[in-house]
Amino acid sequence: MGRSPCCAKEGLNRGAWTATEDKILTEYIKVHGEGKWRNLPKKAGLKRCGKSCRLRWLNYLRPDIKRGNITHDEEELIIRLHKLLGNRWSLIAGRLPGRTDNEIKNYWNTNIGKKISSTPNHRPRIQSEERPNSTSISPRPSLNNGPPPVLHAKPSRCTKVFIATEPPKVDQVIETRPVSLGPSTVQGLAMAHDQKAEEPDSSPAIGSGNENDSNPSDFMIDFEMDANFLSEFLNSDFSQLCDFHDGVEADSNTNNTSSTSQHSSPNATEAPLLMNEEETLQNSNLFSLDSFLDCEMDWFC
DNA sequence: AATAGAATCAACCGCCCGTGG
DNA sequence: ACCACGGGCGGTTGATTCTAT
Repeated sequence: MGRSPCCAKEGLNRGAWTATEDKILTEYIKVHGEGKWRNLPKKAGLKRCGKSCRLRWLNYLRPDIKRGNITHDEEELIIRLHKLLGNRWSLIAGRLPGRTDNEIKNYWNTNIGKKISSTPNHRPRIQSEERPNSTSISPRPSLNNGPPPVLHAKPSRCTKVFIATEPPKVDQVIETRPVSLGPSTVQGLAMAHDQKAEEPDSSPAIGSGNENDSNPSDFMIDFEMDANFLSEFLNSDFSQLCDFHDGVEADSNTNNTSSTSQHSSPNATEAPLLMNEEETLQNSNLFSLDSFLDCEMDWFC
């Protein structure tokens, strides 16, 4: 491949794993558990690089790996998550139980990527050198002007928030102290979102998908968001956001986030913004998360 | 049946980050 | 503050399989 090896590989096996190697690795991890990959090959008696062992285990030998083709639901979810996260395959894989980042990455490159690139409004893949070093949510150029920007959830703290309903003025730039982004922050942003949406005289709601929303400065957040936050956000706060969206402050006393009845809207016709993810998993129904992403991607953008 | 080209996917790569000394 | 190390990540490669001619 033209690259210098990352570590000494003299005498190490390369290429496809044999059944024997798989068995040795599996047995070793069963007994000793994961981790210490660098020492693992020596201890297990494998002539493999530690990284190779880790990859083989994570992508192929792990017992919870889901085999078989990507389902239609999974594909839709991948597309939506990719819109939201970009090429953060591990994060995307984290939302698809049993699927690995490598599998999703391959699937994207061989299937979805082609589908999308064959459509007129496709966005070219972001090359590594083009990727921003810090997280930012770029202002949406125009809702009619191609897909929304990708949110790169890499860095770790909020440094600046800028929300404006008019074209930007200097004094509308709100410099904030760095804050950790957590559930309350999400809720706060959601609150800002909803309040803004409810103001009759305000410009179109944040990410409302309004076709007239040509002002890219309407909602700009320049903050850094780490994977933990996103994971927290995607994992555990659906109920809060859901309650909040229903106009009911999430009851801090209700530790029963699994209580799905709390999330039902009083108005049966008003679907909650978010569904409880437990419901999603229990029902193996990915559409709940889909609906969440439908709403939240617009909101993010 | 043979061959070339396309498609697929496991494996490898370098880079980066978090952690502990 | 600095450094070394382990581990994780996304990008890329190449062997294998599939399909068209």
